[in-house]
Parts: sequence; structure tokens; C-alpha cells
Amino acid sequence: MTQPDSAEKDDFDLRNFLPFLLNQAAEESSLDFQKVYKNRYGMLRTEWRVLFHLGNYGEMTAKQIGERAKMHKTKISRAVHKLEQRRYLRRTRDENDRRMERLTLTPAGLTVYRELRDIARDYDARLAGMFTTGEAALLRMMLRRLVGMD
Amino acid sequence: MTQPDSAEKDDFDLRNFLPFLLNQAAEESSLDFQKVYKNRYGMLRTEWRVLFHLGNYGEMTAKQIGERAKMHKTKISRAVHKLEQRRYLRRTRDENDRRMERLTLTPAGLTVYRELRDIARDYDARLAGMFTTGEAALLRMMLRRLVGMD
DNA sequence: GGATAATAGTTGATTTTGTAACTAACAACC
DNA sequence: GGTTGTTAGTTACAAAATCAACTATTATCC
Repeated sequence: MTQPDSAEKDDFDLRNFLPFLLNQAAEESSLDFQKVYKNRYGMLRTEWRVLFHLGNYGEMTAKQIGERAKMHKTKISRAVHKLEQRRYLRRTRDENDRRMERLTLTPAGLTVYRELRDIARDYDARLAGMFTTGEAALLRMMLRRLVGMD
Repeated sequence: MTQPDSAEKDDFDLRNFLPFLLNQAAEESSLDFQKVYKNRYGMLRTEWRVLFHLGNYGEMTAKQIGERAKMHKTKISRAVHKLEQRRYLRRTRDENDRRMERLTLTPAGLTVYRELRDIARDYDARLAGMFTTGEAALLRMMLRRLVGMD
């Protein structure tokens, strides 16, 4: 592993490249939590995202979830189907605009959501525990800014 | 979108959940740069990652790349094949241990690497420009810690 | 030194994602 | 009020990721 670019100065360092670091961190930070909803509930990432949105925000349409989660509508469509099959959510067509349907969690879905939410909360605390309170707050703030949430 | 959990206090906020935020930020921050290597060189994410590792660190084996990039070996195997087809890299079997092969960029591969590296550098600067110098440094530090790089 | 286990990398089958075309319902415009 | 354009969501097909089984080579250990 010699530097091929030692002649020209290659001051670029992949290990500090933000998109790379963010991807690594995202991957790493999702892994343990993923095991829970995957092994315990047989859910995919797309599915828990939909579940979490409905649990956290309440009734939403597929469109709205797509906007908030930045997920493509086909992913959502399929996730909704799976969650419906498992009786975690119910869909009711909007009578004012019959193109869209209102999605809500069933009691069973809400139970699962609450369980996963509690685990998520602990998990988040564990991650945040790697930093001081101020640092963690700053981290969230910066990530929100990167995402355009502020 | 009413809060279904208003009875019990649901102080969990998906918008501040670190794994979610990290995923969003990673997605967002990869998108623009992805367009470059995708549209301009027809490369996949896996492929530019391998290319960047070889360009940035010099000669490596597939195994080593897998460890650093936390990519599964099948992904790497396929990415290496593609890059080889495009004559961006060359593989030579290690004579001491004939199971592995040393991967190096060809001059053509190095040229592409340098071009993408420069774009990456600019792009990174643009992202970092959303924060003060100190904040950006802290962000990188925190991400590295999350990834277990420190 | 020969059997057994481990390692580097590949291949094939399955699952998941991405892309584009589609249906159904509504909106806008003339 | 009918044509044209948009929007919500689905479906079909192609591309890519995941998982398990495989080959070839080296290491271990009796």
C-alpha cells in the first residue's frame, strides 16, 4: 500500500470525506438496531420506516411519508402492502380525494411500534453517550442542516 | 396526522433519531456526487469506492478494501471485475500467498481517480462550508468515532 | 506429512431496489 | 362539458444487493 501519488501532493483523505464518513456512520449506526426489527419482526428497513412514521406522526398518506422519509413511492407502496398483510396498518380511502388513502396503525401495529420505539430510544441514547451532551446536540443540529431540515 | 400517543407521553422524535438522521444525511450527501461518477463514468457506488481506495491508499487486496470500506466481499469482487473490464485496474496474484491478488490502478484508472478526487474535494468543501471550521472538524471527529476509527 | 480447518476470492440463486410505464381520480382550461 | 395535464398509488421489468455454497490455496495440529 504505497502512495501512488506521492509525487504530486494528494492531500485528499478518503477517511475524512464527508459523504463517505456519513455513509459509514449511517451503516454502522443502523446495524444493531436493524437486527431487532429484522430478527424479531421480520421487517425490512423500508417497513420500519413506514411503521415509525405512522407511529410517531399518526395518520399519514403514502405521499406524505415519502416526503418526510425521502423514500421513493414504490418502496412505500411495497412496505405498506407488507405491513398491511401483517395487520400492522389499515388503509382507508379518502372520500374527498379518492386517489389517496389514509394510513393508520392497527392496535397490533401500535404495540410493535411502541416496543421498537423504546428500543430505538435506548439505542439512540447509547450512541449519543459517546459524546458530551453539547456535542450530541450539535451533531443532531448539523445533520438536520445537512438534510435541509432547519 | 394526530398524535395517537397523546395519552401516554411519546417523547420520541423520529426527526432526531440518530440512525435516521445519519441515513438521511448520508443519502443526501451522496446524491450529487453520485451523479458525477454515474453519468460521467457509468460507475456504481461500489465501483467508485474501490477506485477511491486504490487511488487514495495505493495497492491493496480485495480483503483489505473490504475491511476499510466495510463492504461485503461479493460486492468487491464484482466491482473489481467491472473496473478491470474498463481497464481501470490490474490484478496480480501474490506469489507468497497465491490466494490473494494485489490490486493497483492502471494509468487510466489513476486519471479517473484524480478527476473524481478533485470533484470530491470540492464537494466536501461545499458541505463543510455549511458550518464553521471548528464545527466541521468536530463533525468529522464525531463521525469517525461513531465508525470506530479513532 | 496427511487430515482438518481457515482464508481469499468467485459464482449462482434469491431478495430487494430502481426505473418506467400504467390505472384511476381529480384539476384546469378552453 | 370535454380535452389535456397532474397527482396518488400500483405493477412489471431490469439492475443491484444479499446470502449460501463453491474452488483454490495456505495454516494448523496430530
